[in-house]
Amino acid sequence: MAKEVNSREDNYSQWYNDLVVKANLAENSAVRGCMVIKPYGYAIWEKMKAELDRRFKETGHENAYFPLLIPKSFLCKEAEHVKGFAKECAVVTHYRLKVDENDQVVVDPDAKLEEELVIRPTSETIIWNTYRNWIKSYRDLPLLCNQWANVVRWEMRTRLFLRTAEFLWQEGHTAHATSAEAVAEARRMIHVYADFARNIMAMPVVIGLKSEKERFAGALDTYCIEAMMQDGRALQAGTSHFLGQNFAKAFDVKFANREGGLDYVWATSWGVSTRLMGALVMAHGDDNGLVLPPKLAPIHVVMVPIFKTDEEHDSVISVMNDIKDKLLRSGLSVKIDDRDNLRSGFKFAEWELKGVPVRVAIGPRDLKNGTAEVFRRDTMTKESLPVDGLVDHVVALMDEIQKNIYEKALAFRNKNIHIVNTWDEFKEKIEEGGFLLCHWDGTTETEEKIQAETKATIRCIPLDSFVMEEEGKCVYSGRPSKRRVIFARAY
RNA sequence: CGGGAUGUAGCGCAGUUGGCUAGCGCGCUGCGUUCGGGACGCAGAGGUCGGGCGUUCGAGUCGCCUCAUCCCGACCA
Repeated sequence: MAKEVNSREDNYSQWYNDLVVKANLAENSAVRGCMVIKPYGYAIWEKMKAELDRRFKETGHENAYFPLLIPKSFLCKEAEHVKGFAKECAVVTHYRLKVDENDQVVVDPDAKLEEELVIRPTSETIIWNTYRNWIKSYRDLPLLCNQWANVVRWEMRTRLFLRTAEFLWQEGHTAHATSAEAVAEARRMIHVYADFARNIMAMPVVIGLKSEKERFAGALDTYCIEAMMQDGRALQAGTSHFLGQNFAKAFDVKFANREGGLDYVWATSWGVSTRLMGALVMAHGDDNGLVLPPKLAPIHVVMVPIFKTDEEHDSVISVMNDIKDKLLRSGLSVKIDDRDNLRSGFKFAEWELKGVPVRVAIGPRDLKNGTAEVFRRDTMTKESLPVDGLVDHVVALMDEIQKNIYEKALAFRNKNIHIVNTWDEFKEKIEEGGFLLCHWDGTTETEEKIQAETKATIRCIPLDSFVMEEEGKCVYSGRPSKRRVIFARAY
């Protein structure tokens, strides 16, 4: 009998189970919403990191590391920035514990910090405080650094991968001599993210610009990539900010230009996080569990032996080892599931739940016929193939699956993008989920009213696809508009 | 922080108007039979019922307090 698997509408958490769990901290602990990423989940994250890191290096960036703890005063130097993050900061106030007269371990009141330290919610401030010492001349620019780190944002409500109190991410921080160069950098990096999402995660995204309301605290412009999950909600998958001279002014970072004058440095920052793991799950998962794109799958091929006797087992395993060696040499990662206490049907279901792209099953019947059963996770189909040529077939399958997963997600997204012209239509369509392309008068006031009435927000002003620059009337206020923007309910 | 709900074995749950030794399914351990789509039998292990105080001869059950979790708001990547 098949084990019950939650339907898509039900809850994504079932699919997460192999990847991540809520941290089981001490009883009565107020720390909420931290996650433990399991080895299988972390393996996917490491593959993401490797792909992203390679792209960062290719675009001239270097990795560095800055402190976890930020003096409160640093955070306060950029007014907009601190306004945006103040409400969600974890603060360190003491540096020592002690054992009191009752043998209880307590915070030592004598060890109160003169100035509180904030656990980084993002690192602009501490990095720009450091950059002041690194940048003296135009010859020091551009400065292109990236940091892989964890950050803490004390959110009211958390959700595994999408909004945890602590999450892993990368944050790029660059410094430039001119505004144009910084803008080009911010735009370049959002394209790096889009390329990663599309070609590695097999997830379609729209590149766009955030409205003023959704902009990063302290940025002049925020570029983003927006993806659509299978329930029709939008997920911001990555952001890249043009920070202008805001942080340079806040931290007094000036450089001597070619003419001998002093200018403030122009900045960008950009980041993606373990939220991408959530995106991966929700973009591709189906009722049988995860569906991993081959380029991120920790295991490309799982081999399940089918046997009754020890002799059958040994000969099946020997054929499998041979195939495994060849697959490994082709660059695929392979696992032979040799557990003897589980039936094959159970193993099938389990590896499907984990989203392994291809399964190869071999039993006595195959041994006789020189065949193997090849199953692909994305289509849930299987075929019997001769062992000769199997390796080439499986290697080719990886590209096919990668492509198919993307196209499936793309078809879904395009089916759920609607052009909307009237407010009644808007209210009706937003209930169905998906992206709504409509005119907007450009004011925060209208945006807020629309959000209050429908929970929908402007996901972005599209820049690379669904760009619709045309005269029109705001769907809400009726005032003139020059282009359509994307509204959706978001995670 | 407002509104609602829930805390009983690793997970999911039952537990009646308070009653004696706290149950069930999955999982786990051992043995045997099975093995081409989530097997079955038998025998086991596993709980201070979220925590505290109270009512009572007696509390998983009733009351108060507290902590945590989940859902809906506000906030957010």
